[in-house]
Amino acid sequence: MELATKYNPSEVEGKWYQYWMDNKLFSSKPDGREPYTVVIPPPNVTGVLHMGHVLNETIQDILVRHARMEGKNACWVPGTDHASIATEAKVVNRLAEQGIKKTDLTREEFLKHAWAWTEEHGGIILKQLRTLGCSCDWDRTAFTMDEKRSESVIKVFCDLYRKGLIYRGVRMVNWDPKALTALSDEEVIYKEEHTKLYYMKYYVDEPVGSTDGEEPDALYPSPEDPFDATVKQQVVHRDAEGRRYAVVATTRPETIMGDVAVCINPNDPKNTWLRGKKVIVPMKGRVVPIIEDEYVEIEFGTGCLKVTPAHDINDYMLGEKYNLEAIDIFNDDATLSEAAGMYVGQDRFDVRKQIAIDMTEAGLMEKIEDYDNKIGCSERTGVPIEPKLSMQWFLKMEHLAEIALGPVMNDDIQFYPVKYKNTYRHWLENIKDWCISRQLWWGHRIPAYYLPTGGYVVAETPELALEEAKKKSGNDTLTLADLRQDEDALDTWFSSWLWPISLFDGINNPGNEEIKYYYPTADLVTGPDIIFFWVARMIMAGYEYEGKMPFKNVYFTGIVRDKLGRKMSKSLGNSPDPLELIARFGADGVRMGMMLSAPAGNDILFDDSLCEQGRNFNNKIWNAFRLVKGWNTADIEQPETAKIACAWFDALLKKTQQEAQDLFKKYRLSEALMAIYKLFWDEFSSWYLEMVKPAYGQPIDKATYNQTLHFFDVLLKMLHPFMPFITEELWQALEERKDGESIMLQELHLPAPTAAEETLLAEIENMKQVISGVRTVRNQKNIAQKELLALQAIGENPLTAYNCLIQKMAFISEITVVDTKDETAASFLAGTNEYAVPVGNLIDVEAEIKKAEAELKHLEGFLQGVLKKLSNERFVQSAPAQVVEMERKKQSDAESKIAALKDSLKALKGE
RNA sequence: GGGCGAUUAGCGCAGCUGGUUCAGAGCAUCUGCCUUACAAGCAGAGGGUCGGCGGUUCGAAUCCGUCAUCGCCCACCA
Repeated sequence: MELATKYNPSEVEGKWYQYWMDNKLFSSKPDGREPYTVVIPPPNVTGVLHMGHVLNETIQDILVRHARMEGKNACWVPGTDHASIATEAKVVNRLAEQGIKKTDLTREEFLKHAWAWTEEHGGIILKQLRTLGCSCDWDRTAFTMDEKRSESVIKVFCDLYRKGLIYRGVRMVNWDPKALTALSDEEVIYKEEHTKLYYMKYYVDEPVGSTDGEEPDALYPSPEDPFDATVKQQVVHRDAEGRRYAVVATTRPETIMGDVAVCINPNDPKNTWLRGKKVIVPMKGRVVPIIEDEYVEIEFGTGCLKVTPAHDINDYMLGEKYNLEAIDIFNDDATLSEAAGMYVGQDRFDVRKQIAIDMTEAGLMEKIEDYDNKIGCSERTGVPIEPKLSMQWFLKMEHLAEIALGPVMNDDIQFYPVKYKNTYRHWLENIKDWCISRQLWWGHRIPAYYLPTGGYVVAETPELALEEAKKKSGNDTLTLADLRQDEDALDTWFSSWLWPISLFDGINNPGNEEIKYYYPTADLVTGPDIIFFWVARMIMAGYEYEGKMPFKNVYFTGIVRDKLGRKMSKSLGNSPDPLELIARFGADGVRMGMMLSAPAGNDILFDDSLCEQGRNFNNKIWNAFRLVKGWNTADIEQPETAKIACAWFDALLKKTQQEAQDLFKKYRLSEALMAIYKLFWDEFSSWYLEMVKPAYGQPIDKATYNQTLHFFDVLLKMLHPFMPFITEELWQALEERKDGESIMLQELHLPAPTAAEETLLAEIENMKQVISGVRTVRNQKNIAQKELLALQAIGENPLTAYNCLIQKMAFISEITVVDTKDETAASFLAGTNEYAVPVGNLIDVEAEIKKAEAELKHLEGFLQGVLKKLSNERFVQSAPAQVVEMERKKQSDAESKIAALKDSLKALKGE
């Protein structure tokens, strides 16, 4: 068989994926084996694969393939999320491009467009996952809005409603004026922005020249004076005509039309003169009371806060407390409404600019200063949130938080890395009710039905709702047409939180065979950014509906950044297209590139060169395979060198496999991969294969050949979870395979190395030092690799048993034990023993002396440190015996090395 | 404003409950090699006062305090 010197992934990847599919190797059915279940974090149905997915899905695939090869019944369930607000926004945009406004459509018409869009773009991402090699059970592909999942969502809504956990009410919610919907607190992200702080004059409603309430030491700042909020005495503002006014600082002057009070802190000496007075809202002319509450920050602005209960959550609370009217001056799209009475129909930000100008002209603006502010914005549309009073549906969280906290805190559910336990606890302990209604059409419609006479019922179907309605109203003549279903849809996460249950139909069909078998799932792999949105809520739903955790372990990945540490984003253009990377480096190369630096929870700085390393490794494996398959066997005796090499590598495989398994258990996948990488590249390719390699053109003995094939087989299995394609390709080519056989189903269990094998491993490490020592000498003396050299062991040679290997690997003619080395020999230490290579006139005695002296100095310093420790009685007394013993060993090792060096120096100096 | 985490070689990281010659591997760098598996390679080599300061200890990269820088999360200073 002739094989190219370079591995070509594109030729094999598609072939093997198809093979796996054709043979249904990813499919899982409940059976007697231990289940290993993973549910995919469902990507947005209309999304496309980005680097974050590549990281996330690669990790899942590695875990799933690894579990499968451990003999578990691995089941990885794929699916997509309807992503209510994101998808609806995309559909609205697309319609807008066609000149269609959402408001011109009926709900049904709009949904038709949305489904069309979903079918057109839906599932692209799932196809892309196949390119990456993901071993999902595709027959189980689900969608958060498919029939079963929808039914589950509605059922759960009704159930929670009946349990009294869901309620409807008017509350201040986060309003997205672009998407025209309420959002949950979690969907608001705060952005730092440079804004202005406007200081506005609120004249006191009193006769000109009043002095009521003023104290003798009151300050009268002129408009030019700086405002000092820390002043501890009364500050009275008065204009040229003698009229007094309060100064109110705000970042949102456009909301003054909704002002219903001005609030001061009762402990603020600056503003005591305002007590009990009324002030006039500038421009608007409305007279509003001064109220007092300690909520107001004395040192912020002027200590006067305008109160607009309809447009600020805190003002809303003040409004509740002091029974103030809430005047909503905005339309849903954040233009000013009739209620504002001014600037009607204009956008909030235009009004902000305009009103500042108008007030300045009217002399009502005291000053404007720059101010850095944090603005709450919609996670989806990016526009600033408008706090808004509206009727919404809420889920009470107290009970759910309670059942979800314990299992994580006591590690029934393990977080990797553990630091997220804190984050989790903090959120649950300060949780607020979840606003679950969205003013959207794309999603699960809330199953609440309003009666013509007022009131509503909640039920799974319209028919059941009708029955309920009849009962509730006592009116038997009601028909379906009399009921009006709530217009709102549910928050997307209200369906995703059921995902681990609903995928196995555990809500609709409790206790069915699948849910009993696959639930709880094993591992969840996701980003920490959705710990509240999704992870926490799945845990709540898991305990509420299954009485059990939804997953045993949560692996939080980091964020994929570019090599400069910036988040990958479309606008920066720094996000590589995964498919293009796969085309360039192969899926295995990309997977490896991703994994090489992806410890749990740490952000990874991604660079193409990582994939290059992955690709190079593929090539290395490929070429090792070419070498081995190129050998011809013959009925010859196994050389001693090969015997040792085989025994050694066998032991090394066991040891490394054990290490890798341990790392897997700790979810340290990149370290496991690195261990196997070094095993293959350094130990297998650079050492083992060179040890057993027959001379050019010569055949290899059968025992060694078969052993080598066996090693290769084991190595491929160890690598398979990380690099599924090349390992399948080579495993299939390693020997004849039956149709339908696959490496992905092979189990790999190796025993731990025995004590004798451990010794062998240590001795071979020493032997390698000798070989490297000789090579270094060659390098330094410029001696060709293939020029035969002699080797002298000084005093003794503890590695006699491996002489044959040293000779082969280091190109040594003979190894002799001598008392003193040649004068013209270059020496080195291996372990505690000295070796020397006679190099004739190539020796630079001066340099050798220098080198030896430097080493001697270092060793003597080291020995001194050890001796100091050992002569310290407190150390000898208090340190564990083992540690003291170790120090003694260090001492004797150092002493023997020093002795060897001194001898060698003597020889060099001709003494 | 509160909390959490980080800071170790040029880069991205490992170093678990202090003690294995502990200061590590990978990539990059440098030197020499197109040696018939692989130049996407082979053989060697160099490189760090473990962020600063102070403390605990026989002993500190590791524990404690503090400062500095960075990151993340939470929070009702408009």
